[in-house]
Formats: sequence, structure tokens, C-alpha cells
Amino acid sequence: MNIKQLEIFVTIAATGSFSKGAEAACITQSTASQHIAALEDACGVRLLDRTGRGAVTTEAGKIVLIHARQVIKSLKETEQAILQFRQADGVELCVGGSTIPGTYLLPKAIAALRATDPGITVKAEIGDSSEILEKLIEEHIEIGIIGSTADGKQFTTEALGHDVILLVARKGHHWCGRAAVQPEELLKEPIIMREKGSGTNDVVDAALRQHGIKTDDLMVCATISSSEAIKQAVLADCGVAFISEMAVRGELKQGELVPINLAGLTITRSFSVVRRKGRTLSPAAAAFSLILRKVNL
Amino acid sequence: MNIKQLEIFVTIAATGSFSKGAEAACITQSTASQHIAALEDACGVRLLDRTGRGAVTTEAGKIVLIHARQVIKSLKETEQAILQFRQADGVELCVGGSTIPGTYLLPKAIAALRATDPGITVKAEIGDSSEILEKLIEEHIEIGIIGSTADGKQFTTEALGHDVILLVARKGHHWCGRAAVQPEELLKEPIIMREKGSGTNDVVDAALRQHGIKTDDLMVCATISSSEAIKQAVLADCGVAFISEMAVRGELKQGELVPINLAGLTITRSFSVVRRKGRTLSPAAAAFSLILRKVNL
DNA sequence: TGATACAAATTGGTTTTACCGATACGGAGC
DNA sequence: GCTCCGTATCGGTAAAACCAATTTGTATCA
Repeated sequence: MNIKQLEIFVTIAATGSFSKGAEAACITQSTASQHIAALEDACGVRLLDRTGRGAVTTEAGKIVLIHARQVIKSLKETEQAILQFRQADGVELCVGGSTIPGTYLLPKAIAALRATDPGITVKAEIGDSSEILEKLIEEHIEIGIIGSTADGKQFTTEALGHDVILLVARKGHHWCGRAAVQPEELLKEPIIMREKGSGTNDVVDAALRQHGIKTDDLMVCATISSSEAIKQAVLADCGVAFISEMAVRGELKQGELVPINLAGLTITRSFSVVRRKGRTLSPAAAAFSLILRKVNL
Repeated sequence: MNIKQLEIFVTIAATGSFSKGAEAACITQSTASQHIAALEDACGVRLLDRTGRGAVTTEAGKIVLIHARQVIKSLKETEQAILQFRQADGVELCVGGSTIPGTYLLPKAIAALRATDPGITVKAEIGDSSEILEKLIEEHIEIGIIGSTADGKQFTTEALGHDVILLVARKGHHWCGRAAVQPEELLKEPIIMREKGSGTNDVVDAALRQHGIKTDDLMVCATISSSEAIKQAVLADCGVAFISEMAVRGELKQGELVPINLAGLTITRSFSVVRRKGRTLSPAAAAFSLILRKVNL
């Protein structure tokens, strides 16, 4: 029993004749006849009664007809789903972003994607870099943007642009107005940090280490897993903090937060688009990947 | 896109490997590879990512997988339905019977059928002979029992046994006790008849005509389309009536109704099993047809 | 009752497909 | 770089799908 047989059976049943059905199916009557014979053989019962002026379905034929229509319908739906998928229409794209790019880049990219491909709905997951990579492995997301690098064996990364991480203090902080602060001075100043595993923490840690400072030795007054919350903490005069320039752009402009110049220390990091190595991107994800680059320019 | 391809795709997706999937599907890995290539070609997208340690479904593959399972399920259901049908299990058999055989033969036959094939449910339609034939043509029923004959061009009939049609009167009727009544005497006696189109009417009409009597000339005091109702009418002393012996067996035994001997006139008729010519009977109907003959013996 | 259409079944032969075994290729792990 | 494991590809064979032509079967009509 195969699809072709069922399709021809349905058209013959609909037209009430082998020859008409065959014509409708663009095959010869002889082929149609053979198909029906094979189908009847497979079923073990006669499906069409030959009347001399065509053919009518038997009781068994009526049963097969109903089911055959369902099979054909399912197959059509399969083709339809693939078509939709290829046009990235009605599909859900799952992406992820670590805190900073997830908060400040993803929304723009999603908006741009929805503008060009309104058929795509996006599900975005925000987490720190390590969480995003984990979600990639577990296939919760197809593509992610993180602020650190990823293992080249499991992932394919692509640079996307960069970001400056600033040391900021509340206006009126005693460091304000100073041309430069020496890195060692950090050791005696209350500071708010991101949790380990976050991209921000990683690059700050690496940069300070180059100046002989271990983050473990800092006077960490709080470890907070949200940049936004850290910003609020600095505004509340809890201490200073390393924070992405993107996250404090507004506050810097309004003068509520002040960038502190650390002598000889400029912390930058690149964002990367990351996906599982060797995996094919869905058309939706491929479109998103393209847009990410444009948006960043 | 065909069933085989989908089936192999599903097994490969389930086993996570071309070679394991092929083994499970009892084909070689090479064939499996070709099937997937063909399927991917048909879909226009990659369905499986080859990882070097097997294969995992792509986003597109996940979509196809869900739909492919549905297609395969539908096909399985088709096969299952046919199997049930062939075993006459869970099927509804539609039969018909004209008044007399429908009332006095069908119930026994249905009971016998249900005893041997409990999977069959029977839908029986009772009507006069012409109605039964009409239902056959309209395919409301597959098989019918009528008390007259049917057009040999459209129907296949099979004799099933016969029945005597008696002229009966209420006990105490002035004809009771007479050895014989002359047919002409009928013209002066109130009589209750079945409607035209009924088998009973047909054979009575034919028999009387042989004795030069037209039914139109009878003193028909009522035309009733139910034998049971006619019986009640005779019991109520409305008049005499031709009635199937089967229908009055009980009343004759109890002496409430009395058979009248019409000189030189014995009306018998055969019952026939009728079905549409050239049409295949469902297994259920075929079983029923067999049983009908046995029950009648 | 035959003649005549019309429809489906069958036949014979060609093209296409399905399948397998063997082999080439390619990534993962040592 | 080598080996192992898995997929892709190649070449050949057997099966099937398909068609054109023909036969068979069934109503319809004269």
C-alpha cells in the first residue's frame, strides 16, 4: 500500500471511472487499473465494483476512501509545513543572548527581523554566557549572542562588534573629577560585581589580572546577576562597578553616573554570534544571523 | 516524498544514526542514505545533520518528523480499518426487509449473526418491497429480503423459502365452518388490503386475477400498510384479509382467527434475498447472507 | 438476438526506480 | 598522522512503474 495507489484510488472514486480518474491523475487507464489491482491485493478485498459504465466504491472501498483521504491530507500538511518553514512563515525562532547583548542588542535585532519577516515569532532567552551556551547544547535555542568567547570544538562563533566596559561611580563620588585612578586603588573601594560565569566578569577579571589585581581581593560589597540591578546599586551609592557602556549610556548622559578613568586600563570585549558547530541553521535563524550583523553596524 | 522515505527518516531520527536506523528498517545503510537524500531533495532542506557520530534532526527535520509520524499513523489506521472490516469486526451491516420477512425472518437471522459474529452491529430497515429495493439502489442497505421478485437487470435475487398467504376471518365470521368459499364471493365481502407496492398485495393481486377477479373490484374497507395493524383490524371484525401465515400463526393456534379456504386458490410466495447486481458484498453481508439460508431451513 | 459502443483488464516491452555490495570520503579520537 | 566509525557514492542487478496496443466484458441499441 503506497501513496500513489491511494491517490489514484481517491480520484477514481471521485470521478466514478478508471479512465476519468487516470486522466485526472495524468496517467493511463492501464496504469490506474494496475494500481487499483495492487491496492486491492494489498487490502485483500475488492474496493471498486466495475459496473460496465465506470466503477463505484464497495463497502470496503468507502472505508479505505475515508482513511486514504486522511493519509493524503497528512502528507499535504507535511509538505505545507516544510514550505512554511522554508519561507520562515509561522515558525518560532529560539534565540538567546547573554545579559548585555541580550538586553541591548537582541531587542533591536528582533525588531529588525520582524520588520522583514513578520511570519517569524521570536522566543528570546536571556541568561549569562554560560547559560546561553548550555541552552545551545540542549537545543533550546539555535543561535546566541554572548559577550565572551566559546569553545571552538563545540561551537561556531562569529565576531559581531564590541563594547566598552566602564568603571562607573555615582555623581559626587570621591573619585569624580580625578583625571585617573590607579588600578590598585580599587582594592580599597567598595565594588559591585557580576557573578562568575558572566561575560562581563570574565573580561574584567582578565583585564585586572594583567595589572596584578585578583578580583578575589577586591572589596566586593555585592554580587548581582543583573546589570540593571547593579546600575541601581551604584546609583544608590553602594559602591562602584564595572558596567557595559551600553547599559549606562543614558545615566552617563544625564550625569547621574560618572565614568572613572583607570590609568592604563581600557576594558573592551567583543560580542560573538555563537551556534553549535556542524549544525544547519533554520532559514529563520539564518535570516536572524544576517540581520544581527547589519543591526550592529 | 513517499511513505518509505518517511518511515526510514523516522527510524533514523529515533535511533540517531543512519546505519542503526537502516538496520531497524531492514535495509542497508546505503539505501537509507539514498532515501534520506531523496527526501531532503524533495523538501529542499537538510533534515539531518551528520555529526560524525551519527545524525541529529535539524529544525526542519523536527517539523518533518512530527508530520511524518502522523502520515504513518494514518496509514496504519487505514490498514487496521481494512483488517477490522475483513474480520467483520466493529462494522455496521445495513440490511432491509419487507414487512413480512422483515418482521418474522430478519430478527432470527440477526440474532444468529450476532451469535457467530458479535463484532457486527446490524441496522435493519423495514419497509414494503418497493421501498427496500429503493434503499438498495440508494445504497442505504447492502442486502434485503423481500416477499416478491425483483428486476433481474438491477438486482441479484436468491430464493430463500416460501410463505403461504391465507385469507383469514375473525372467529364467528359467517364464513367460518364452511368447507370452501368461492372466489367470487370475495366481491361482496368487506376486506382489508395491504397497500400497492407491497409483496403481499402483488401476489394476492396476481392470484385473484387468475380467477378473473380484479382487486379494484373488491369491497376494500381499509388499506393498511402494516400486517400487524391489518391483523388487529380483522380481530376487530372490520372484515376479512389476506395475511401471511407467519403473521397470524399465534392467533390461528388460539382460534381467534380462522383460515378461510378459497376454492381452488392457494396463494404462496417465495422470499428472496436481494442485492444489487454486480456489487461485491462486504464480508459482514456475505456472512449474513449465509446465515439467512441456514435460519430458514 | 446480434451489432455496437464503451469501460476495464491484460499483454509485451521500455524506462525508471529500489536495492545491494563494495568502496570512497570525512570527521572524531588516540 | 593513524585508526575507527559513520555516511556518501558508485556500479550493477532485480523489480516496478509505466505506456501503447489489444483483449475481454458489459450494457445499449437496432
